[in-house]
Amino acid sequence: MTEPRWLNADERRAWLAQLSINTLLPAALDTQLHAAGKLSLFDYNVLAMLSEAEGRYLPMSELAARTSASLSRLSHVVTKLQNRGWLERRPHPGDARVTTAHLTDAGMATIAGLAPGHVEAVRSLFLDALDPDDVAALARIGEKIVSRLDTDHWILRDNTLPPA
Amino acid sequence: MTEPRWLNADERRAWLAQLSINTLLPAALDTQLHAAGKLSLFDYNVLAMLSEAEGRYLPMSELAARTSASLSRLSHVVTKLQNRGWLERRPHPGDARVTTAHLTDAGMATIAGLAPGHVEAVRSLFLDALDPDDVAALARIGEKIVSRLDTDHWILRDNTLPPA
DNA sequence: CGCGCCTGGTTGAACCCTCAAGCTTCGAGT
DNA sequence: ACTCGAAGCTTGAGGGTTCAACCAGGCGCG
Repeated sequence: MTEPRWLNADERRAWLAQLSINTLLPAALDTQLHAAGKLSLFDYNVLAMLSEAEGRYLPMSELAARTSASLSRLSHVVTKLQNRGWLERRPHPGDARVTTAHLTDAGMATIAGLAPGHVEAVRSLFLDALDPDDVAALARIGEKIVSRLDTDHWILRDNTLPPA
Repeated sequence: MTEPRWLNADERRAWLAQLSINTLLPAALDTQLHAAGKLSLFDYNVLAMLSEAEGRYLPMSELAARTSASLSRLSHVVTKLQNRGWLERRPHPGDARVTTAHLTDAGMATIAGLAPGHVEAVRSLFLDALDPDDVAALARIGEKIVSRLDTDHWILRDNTLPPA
C-alpha cells in the first residue's frame, strides 16, 4: 500500500477552480433559462441538439450521447418536454427497439427565441472572462479531459468518412 | 435589438467540452465515492473543507462559500451528515444567529479513509489527462472564470494581511 | 429605546436525477 | 426455427436540490 500522491499547488488550484465552475456556471445558466422560459440548462441542450440535427430528430441513444446523459434521465426529460408540446416521440421504421425524438415547430420556435439570450449569458459568464488564446487553450485542454472521461465521446468524432 | 454574436469554432469547442466535463466528471466521482462510502462529491467536499479548517469547524455561511453551495442546500446536507455522526451543529458564542458545523472524530476518520481513493480518482479522471503546462494553464484560466462567476469567491482570497 | 432592515439559518413542498428492475426487439449461433 | 444474450428504452421509488416562506438575532438610526 503506497502513500497517495497529494496534489501540488497548481493541481490543487486547477481542481478547486474546476469544482467551483462546475457548481456556479450551471447554476447561473439555469437561473437565466428558468427566468426566460422555465427550463433548465439540460432541457435547453436537448432542444438545441435536436435543432441542429438533420431532420430535427435523433434516436434517444444518440440524443443521450450528445447531451452526456443517461438514457433514463433523458427519457424522463423527453416526457416532460413532450407534455409541453416541444417534441414528439416516434417509432423508428427500421428498428422497432428505437424511439426517435422529433422537435416540433413549437419547440423550434421556443429554442429560437431563447437562443440569443442564452448565448449572451454563456458569453458574459464564461467566454468574456477569457482572451482568444485562453479560449483556444481551454478548447484543447477540455477535449483532452473529455477524451479521458469518455474515449468515444461524440464531440471527439471526426467527420471524415471511415477508410474504404 | 442587435444580432447576437454566435460562437466561433474555438468558443464552441471550449463550451461544449466544458458542458461535457461538467456532466461527466462529477458523475464519475460520485460513483467512486458512493461505492467507497455512500456519499456524494458534495458531501465529501463538506467534510474536506471542515477537515482543513482551523479547529475543524466553520460557520454555515463560510462552509457554504467554500463549497459554492446555497445555505439551503448546505443545511439539508449538514442535517444528513449529522445523522450519520460525522458532524455536529453548535451555536456560535459571539453571535446567536450563527451556527457552526464541527467535524466529529468519526467524521475525521471517515474522510481520512476516503481521501486516498478520492485523490486517486481525481488524478485518473482529470489530472492525468494533462501535462504540467496544461495544469498550470488550466489553473490560471479556471481562476479567471471563477472570478467572473463570483468576484469574491474564497479561492481568490489572498492570505496576506490587509494594510494597517 | 423602538423601529425597520439586514444577516444567518431552517424548513417543507415541488421538482429533478439516479438506480434497479423490467419489457420488447434484434441478432448470432446452432 | 429456437434460444440466449445484448441493445434500446421506459418506469417507479428513493433521495437530492431548489425555491419561497419564514424566524430570530443583530445593527443602524431617529
